[in-house]
Amino acid sequence: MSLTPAVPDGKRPTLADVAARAGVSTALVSIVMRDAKGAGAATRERVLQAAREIGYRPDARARLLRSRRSRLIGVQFGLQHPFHADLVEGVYAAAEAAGYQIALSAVTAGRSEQRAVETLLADRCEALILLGPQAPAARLAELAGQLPVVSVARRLRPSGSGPEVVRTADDEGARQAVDHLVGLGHRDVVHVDGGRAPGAAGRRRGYRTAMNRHGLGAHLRVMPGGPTEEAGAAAARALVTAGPRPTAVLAFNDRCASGVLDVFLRAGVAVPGDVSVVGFDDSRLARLAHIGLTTVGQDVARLARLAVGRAVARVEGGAASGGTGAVEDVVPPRLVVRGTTAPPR
Amino acid sequence: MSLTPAVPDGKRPTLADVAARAGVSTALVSIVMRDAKGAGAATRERVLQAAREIGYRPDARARLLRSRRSRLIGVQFGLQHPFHADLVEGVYAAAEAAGYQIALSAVTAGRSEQRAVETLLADRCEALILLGPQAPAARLAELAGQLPVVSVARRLRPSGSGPEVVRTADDEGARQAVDHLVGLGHRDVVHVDGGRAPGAAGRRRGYRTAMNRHGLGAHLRVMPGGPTEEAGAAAARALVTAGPRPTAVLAFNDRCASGVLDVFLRAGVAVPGDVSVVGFDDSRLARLAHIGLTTVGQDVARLARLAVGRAVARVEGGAASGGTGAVEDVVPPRLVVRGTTAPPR
DNA sequence: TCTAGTCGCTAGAACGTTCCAGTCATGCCG
DNA sequence: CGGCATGACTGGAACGTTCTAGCGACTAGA
Repeated sequence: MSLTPAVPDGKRPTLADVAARAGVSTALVSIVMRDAKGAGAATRERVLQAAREIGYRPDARARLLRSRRSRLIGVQFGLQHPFHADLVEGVYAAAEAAGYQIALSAVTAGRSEQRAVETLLADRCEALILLGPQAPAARLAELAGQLPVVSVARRLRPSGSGPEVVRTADDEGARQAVDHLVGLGHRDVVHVDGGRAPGAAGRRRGYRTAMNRHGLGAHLRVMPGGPTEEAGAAAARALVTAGPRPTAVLAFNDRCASGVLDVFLRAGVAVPGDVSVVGFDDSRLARLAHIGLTTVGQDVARLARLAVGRAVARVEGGAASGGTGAVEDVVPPRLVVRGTTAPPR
Repeated sequence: MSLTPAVPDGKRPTLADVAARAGVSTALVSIVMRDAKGAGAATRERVLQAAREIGYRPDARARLLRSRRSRLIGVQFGLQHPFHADLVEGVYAAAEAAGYQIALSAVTAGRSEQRAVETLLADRCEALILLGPQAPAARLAELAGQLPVVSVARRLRPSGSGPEVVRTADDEGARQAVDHLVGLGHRDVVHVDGGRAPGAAGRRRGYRTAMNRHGLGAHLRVMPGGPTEEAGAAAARALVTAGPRPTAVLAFNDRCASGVLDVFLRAGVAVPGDVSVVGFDDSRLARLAHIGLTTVGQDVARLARLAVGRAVARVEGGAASGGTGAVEDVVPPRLVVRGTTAPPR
């Protein structure tokens, strides 16, 4: 009673092995394994039994090679970015529901986007989903000429031939945050921005227009930041040591907000007593009970579903659907009020 | 001058297309693409030129199907675990150096380890590297019977047939931390443990033996914790509200320590003034300038290198090398002293 | 001049699967 | 009983590579 595959030599069992054992043709085994119609109930059971006995496992490569469709979607993501992790999780779920497989390719310090995409292409993906891609727009457009490409969280100039885009309405999110703060009575609201990070421009714009709309143009103040804790901490240090302290801070994202929070706490600046802080993303970080960050939530599940949906539609609709309708899905954000915001002193 | 592939129908170009264009056989094109010897310099250039012109890109699936070797290592990792992200980064680098490819398969809330492993097996990986696997030892042993398996950061009873193990000396790390704290003059050192998380048992043991060795058995105190910020925060709250406050806390890992830090800061407990805090992992979190956590560093790059090395050795050495030598690599940790530890008041 | 070795290249058979076109019963309708 | 769907099943050709022979033409040593 061994659990190791019962095939003479060390090779892994194939369709032919199962077929031989069940006394049928390989074609029929293939039918059974794919759960396709064309096999009788009794034979089906017999084949499955044989497959189980010798520990047969279909070879994904061979399957993909033969069938025209690969039903494979390549996903490029930043390994160190928690927000991407959330997105990938959603993409897995959405793809599974649509009957597609996912091939992951990570971008790290030592592995460029270029390389990540190349491996995905070599794997015969039918479509690519790029999470927060940093590559030049021209490169992305070229890629989109070869296969359906969906850019998530990176805004691109809409064009008929370029990648499709799925993103959160960053400006709208920043507006909601500002409205919330102003509604609480704040006037000195500072924005620690995200620099060149995807989405940063939109959030900056949203902050500006919202402040102006409230007649607070004179209080406009954008501090250079970034998408990391360090960036937030640096900005907060500048606020603590120099310059007049605002009554509220809108950070580029949750990690940035976390850096701000930490420096404030260390400097004895009470949150939300002395200063209110708002983040962006509603990442796991923000939800942690002991942080309880007020933040602008992105609907990650929906972004993922839309991205997969667009990719699948393009793949199944062929090139024809490339030109139809909007090439951009914009998902509305939702302010999540937690414990880091309150009326000013 | 179009950038789209110059093949009549919409199909992606193959070896045959390149061969036709260059006026040679497909076998020769294969040789050239693989950079193998057996082709003249002039022809080589001509073939490459042709390939470039029609935008040829080798098909990884077909290649893998045909060649006996796949040179593919499957990696299972926890999508939400930053420490795994660091490891994966190292694994990518090590694998590349060894001439192997990596196939990633993530474990998430909605995607079990079982499923992750299944897709890797279907992809014909030659070996599996599992990061902090939670599956029962029996299941891992069964898997190891089918192909080389390396478990990283999860300790397993050494056996000739089970998975190989690469891990940090968790007990030794805890010991270093305790030595450091005791050396500073601390006696009331509490350990917030990791519960059932991989490595937790070793760190608990190291803490206990180190305390005893220093004659501080009476001060032994292990609080139930876990690998997340919430767990650390919960333990810290208990320390702040009830019971005598220790002068130092050794947390299971950096995330846990971060939760402890946050609660302490909020409660007005100065770190390291009132209490010293030590983490574990030396993750990006600990290195952040504004946190500056004293922590026990795991040599991630080395763990990754060893894991890949073991996998490759088993693959290339065949089953023969399965029985030889140790089946466990234990990497020594290194205490990284930063700003969260100081002599007690 | 004969061998033997190297070099550049090609034909054709794998690899493990799916797809297509059938074959052979069987059942049903008129 | 003829005709003709319908369903179960099979043979064999793909899919895009790599691998094993082996071929012809040189070179070089004896």
